[in-house]
Formats: sequence, structure tokens, C-alpha cells
Amino acid sequence: MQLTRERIITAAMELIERDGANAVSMRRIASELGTGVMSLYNYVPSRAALLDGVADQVMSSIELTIDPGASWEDQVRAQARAFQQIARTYPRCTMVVVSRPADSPATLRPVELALATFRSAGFGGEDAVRAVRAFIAYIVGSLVREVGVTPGLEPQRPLGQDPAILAADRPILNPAEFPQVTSLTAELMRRDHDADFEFGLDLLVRAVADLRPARRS
Amino acid sequence: MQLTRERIITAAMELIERDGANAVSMRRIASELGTGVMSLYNYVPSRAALLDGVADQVMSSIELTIDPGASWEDQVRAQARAFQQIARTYPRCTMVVVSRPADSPATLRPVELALATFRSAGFGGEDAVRAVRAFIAYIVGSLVREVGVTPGLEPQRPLGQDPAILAADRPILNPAEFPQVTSLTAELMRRDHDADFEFGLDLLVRAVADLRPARRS
DNA sequence: ACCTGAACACCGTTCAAGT
DNA sequence: ACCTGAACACCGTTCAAGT
Repeated sequence: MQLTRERIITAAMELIERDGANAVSMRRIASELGTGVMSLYNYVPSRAALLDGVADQVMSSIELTIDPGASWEDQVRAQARAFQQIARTYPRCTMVVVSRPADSPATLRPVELALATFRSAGFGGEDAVRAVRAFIAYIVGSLVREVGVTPGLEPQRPLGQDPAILAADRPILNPAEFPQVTSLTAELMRRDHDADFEFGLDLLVRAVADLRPARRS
Repeated sequence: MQLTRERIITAAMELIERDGANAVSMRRIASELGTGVMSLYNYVPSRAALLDGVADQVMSSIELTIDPGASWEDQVRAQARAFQQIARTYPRCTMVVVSRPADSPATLRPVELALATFRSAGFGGEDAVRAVRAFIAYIVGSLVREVGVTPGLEPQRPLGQDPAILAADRPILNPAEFPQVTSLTAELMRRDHDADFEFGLDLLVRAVADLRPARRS
């Protein structure tokens, strides 16, 4: 089968999702595709460029459906959730996306839509930009916290397993030094990423709503 | 000079800050310290453990001075800024911190303080936990956006340089497809991380303040 | 007991030789 | 022109031999 840039990127993504992200070596991708390593370089200039391609591919997969009837608050929420959805679909590719500068058309498309939403809600250009940045920071942080990977991009523990902030087998924390953490063990152990995400998202949406200048429509 | 775990971690941090973070190889650290590679393994079980040590070291360096006279809002702000300060002091180590699960005493200390602050402001345990998580997500996302590194942990461009969202030498975006992004080029190019951080931080603080139940004191 | 060189099974990428 | 094997300069870690 013909080697293409697209096939190489797809193979890289599958490899990342299957074996963790530091399993992405040019050599492994090549053997996955049944080619010699150097054949890849006819379609992709370097490993770094390949990972940029992976990030772009993931960003392009975000489904930004707009409901014109919804309030701007709900539109913002929907856009944020579409972003957050990456962690569900490509958990191990998430860090690749998050750790690359966002300046390709694929990454600017969600920015464009978010800016348009804030502007049509009545925000000025500068406030719209700042609001979008605040949401992006929150979403990116949520993604990072949710997938929790090593610098090598390999999930520390099997995905879905609890981060074990205070598991029984951990070195006991001194209750005198950590009164809150030890007394709130139950709350800290209970992780519901969706609920956590919605909680913070709601905070931001309502705070931004308070900023909004005079009505528009 | 005697090899110690501390000296190894310090050398790793210097190497990361000097040459970018994928310059951290066991071999480079060893040659930096004038030892054989394998000598390191008498003090550190693996490269991954070494990076955990680096993350711990950075987290321990956060200065969490508390001003008991300040409002709880200002205390939360001060704690968030102390966190954010990491990006200034150890820009290239930041991703190492951010990409590791936070369950060591060094990383739980700021959590403990934040929980105590919210609780003494009158929040219940569950709300305090959720608020702390929202702030952490925002701070982590801000750090990631600010240092902007590759999965290999190497800054894409010299630090301090503009991310060039829309630099003149980039492929021109279609203004019909990106009306907001193209018309807001000036705002998008102007990056003031401190101002951006304060903007979002203020949103969160005020939104959380609205949540607060009946007074306490 | 602590230390460490050699070796193993990997990397990304250059370069020159093949078609 | 497109393709690719050999080679180079790297990795982290095991293992066995040294002290």
C-alpha cells in the first residue's frame, strides 16, 4: 500500500494510543507500516514535524457544532466541552497537542469561533481575546490534569485508574502538618473529571458574564 | 567531590534550564559531574525517578508566605502567583513539574494551604476541594501556555520570543475564514503573560467568592 | 558494600548509493 | 525523481566484574 503523510500520521496516533506516547519512534512507525525507516522521511521532514502533524490531526477532529439558538454562555460551554472531549477520544495524544505552540489553521479555528462568540455577545476585541485565553488556560490545565502523563508522555498508571493522592499504601502524611489533606481524603480521592471540569467552567462563564458591557441585540 | 542524590538533581535542573529539557540524559548528567554513567544509579533508581526528584525540588522552592491580615481572596491570589512564579524561575523545568502526578508531600503542601484558606473563608470541604482543583487547572494551563514546549520538552523558540500567532512570515490566513483572528491580530500578538494570568485569576476569584456560603468569623 | 566498564537493545538523522 | 541500507552519534539500563 502506498505510503502517504496521512498514513504515517495515523500510524503514529495509533501507536501513541496503544503503547503510550514515547513508543512513537520513527523506527516503530516504519515497521508498523512495513517500510524502511528512511522511507518516512520522504513524507515527513522530522520526528518533530510528525508530532506537529499529529497535533493538527487531533485538533481538526474537534467537532464544533454551533447552535445559533443557544445563549452565548451555552455556546461557550459547548465549545469548551468539545475541546475537553479530546481527552476522552485521544487521551494519550492529548499531551502532544497541549505541548505544541498553537498557530496552525487547525488550532486557530476553535479560537476564531470562540472570539466570534464573545464578540457577538457584545465583548470588545481586547476582552474577547483575554477571555479566550483564560478559557484556553483552564481547558489545557484540565486536560493535563486528567491525562496525567510523564515528560516522556507515558501515562504513569493505567488510564482511568485513580491518581491515588492518598492511597492506603502511600507513606502516611503527618496529620499535624497536613490537617486539611488528611481530613479531606475522601473528597480528594473521589475524582470525577467531568464534574470537576463543569465546576470550573461554570465559574469562568459566570465571571465573564459579569464583565459583559451593555447589551447588543 | 562526593556524589549525592541532591547534586545529581541539581545538575539535572541546571542542564534542563541551560540546554532545554531533552538534553537531560543520564550520560550528560554524569559527564557534567565527572562520573561514569552507572555511578548515578547508586543514588537514583532510574531516569524517571530523577525527573520526579526534579519536580519535587521545584515544588519545594515555591515560597508560600502567608499574610494573615489579608482577605481570603488576596491570600488565594498570592498563592496562585507563587505557583505561577515557577515559570519565571525555572521556565524549562516547568513542564517536568506539570506532567507528573502530584502526590508527594512537596506538591501536597500548596494544596494543604489552599484548602485551609478556603475552609477558613467558610467553604465546606467538598467545595474547597473543587475550588482548589479549578485553580490548579487554571494555573497549570497558564504555565503550559507560557512556557510552550515540545513533547520532547524543548522550547520551540528562544524563550521570551513571541509565539508569532500571526507573524508576517506565516502563511496568510484567509480573512473570510478567520475574520476575528485576522482583525484581532494586534491583540493576539500582544502577549503579556502576567496581565493574562491576573485577568483569569481575577475571574476565578470573583466567581468563587459568589459561591461562598454564610459568613464565618 | 559500593562502584563502574562493557554490552545490549534501542534512538533520530545524514549520506551516499541504488532504482 | 524517488527510495532506502549502512553508518554515526546518541539513548537507558542490565549485568558482571572490580574494589
